[in-house]
Amino acid sequence: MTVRTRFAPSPTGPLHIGSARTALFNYLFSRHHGGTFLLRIEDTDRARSTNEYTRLILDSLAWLDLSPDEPPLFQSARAARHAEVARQMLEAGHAYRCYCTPEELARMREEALAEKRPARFDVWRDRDPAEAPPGVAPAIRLKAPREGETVVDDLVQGPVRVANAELDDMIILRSDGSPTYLHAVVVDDHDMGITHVIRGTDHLTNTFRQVQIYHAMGWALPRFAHVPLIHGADGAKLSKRHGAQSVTEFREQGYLPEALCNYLLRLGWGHGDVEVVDRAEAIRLFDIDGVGRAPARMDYAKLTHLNGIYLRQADDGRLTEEVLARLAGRSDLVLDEAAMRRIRALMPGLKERAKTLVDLADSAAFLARRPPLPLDAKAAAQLTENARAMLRQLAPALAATDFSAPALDAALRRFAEATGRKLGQIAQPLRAALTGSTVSPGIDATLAALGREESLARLRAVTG
RNA sequence: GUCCCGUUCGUCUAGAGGCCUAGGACACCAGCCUUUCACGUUGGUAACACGGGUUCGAAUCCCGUACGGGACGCCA
Repeated sequence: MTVRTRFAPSPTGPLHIGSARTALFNYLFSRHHGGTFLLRIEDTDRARSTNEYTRLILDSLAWLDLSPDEPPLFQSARAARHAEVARQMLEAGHAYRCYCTPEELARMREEALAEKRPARFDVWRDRDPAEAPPGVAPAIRLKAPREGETVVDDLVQGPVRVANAELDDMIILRSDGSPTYLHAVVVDDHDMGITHVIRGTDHLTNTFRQVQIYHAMGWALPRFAHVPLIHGADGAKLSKRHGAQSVTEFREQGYLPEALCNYLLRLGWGHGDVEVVDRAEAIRLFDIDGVGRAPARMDYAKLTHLNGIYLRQADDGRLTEEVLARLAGRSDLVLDEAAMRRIRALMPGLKERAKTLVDLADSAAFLARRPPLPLDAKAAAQLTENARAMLRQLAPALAATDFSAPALDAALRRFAEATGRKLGQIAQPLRAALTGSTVSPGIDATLAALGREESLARLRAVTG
């Protein structure tokens, strides 16, 4: 059997980080088994679904390199098919028309709650349709079995069973003829030939009733795998106050897609001691049996650490592009040819020190400034009268080199020895003058990246 | 409230009855490296929720309790 999985977001918001992980698991599972990964946009809630969100979700998936193997299927386009299946169930006696009004249902729900019993809503189950009130359009309800139990043999949670007496007759077709989500999902998964339904545990209890639809239609069940949800640091459902929660936000905050995927993979999935797993390795190692059963908490610090690892491995040209894009809007910088060249030249040293693209862009900004540079407090403290005098003396020694990093390093060491100073006593004031701060890549590499003209200009700006 | 599920260092996890004096990673602390900051490196603090069983032996199996999460919509 060829594995077919699907990711099925509803376009009512940006792609949530938990959904992204569900997409990743579906993707990895299908790839691991040589199968197909599909996308279905669940836009049956016409009021809340928008094309903008659909596009945003597609963008986020592409950014994460989790694009589906086929164009997405829009659930809204299949309403006729959903209604057809509901009609078949009606004819076969597996469903019935319900003439209850929303008000009546709300009252029944309250009464059931007050009496501490599950709500039923099955007043029309065996009632003669001839008694139907005039002018009321009926909804169609599943005629669920009352005896026995329904079992979901879940790939993650194991066999999960519930007594059928606990389950109500859910609505499969609304009174306006549109399908409910629970019903549409079953019909679509069946028609799409989905073999493995991998989704969040918030759908686990719904699965019982969906299984009853499969049974009613005589369809083969797919395998289900319900993966735990992602929580915030306090164990509660991930929400705004925990920090970033949509893929879009993580992207803005300077995380690399490969780092985010690696982090998400390790959240709720383990394989021995592996921590840093690239895509190819993930496809090779991933399987459902490695997925844990307990919800996991989002750990932004660990994500940031992982991001630093991927940042250091990333291509310098790519990172330069990212940095330029982030610096583009800043009015205090001059992003001319020379500045871009400097950023590209110093990238190996810059990326070594950054954890996110935001850090990286910040640390590169000094390369795109014009002297005189603004000095931060620590840098200003470095540039004492003595230090400025020392820099005035140092400038010719630097100017005499070819401005390659090794030559500059050698010149600095000679100068240190000749003037009886430690290297740090020279490097720090020099760094302050060159960068406006006390933190930067190696001073030789920084000088080389700035180039002879710019470096000497920056020195003149502080030595007068 | 009812039903379903879960519980190993602060966090993510390894662990399939003896290999566990419970391993790795992040975070944290200390040392080393050093031209600043990072990186790297060495070491350290730190966990089997609790109570009963089963067994020669349990983090691993069973039952309770506590705590946590999810579901109970003509939302998805």
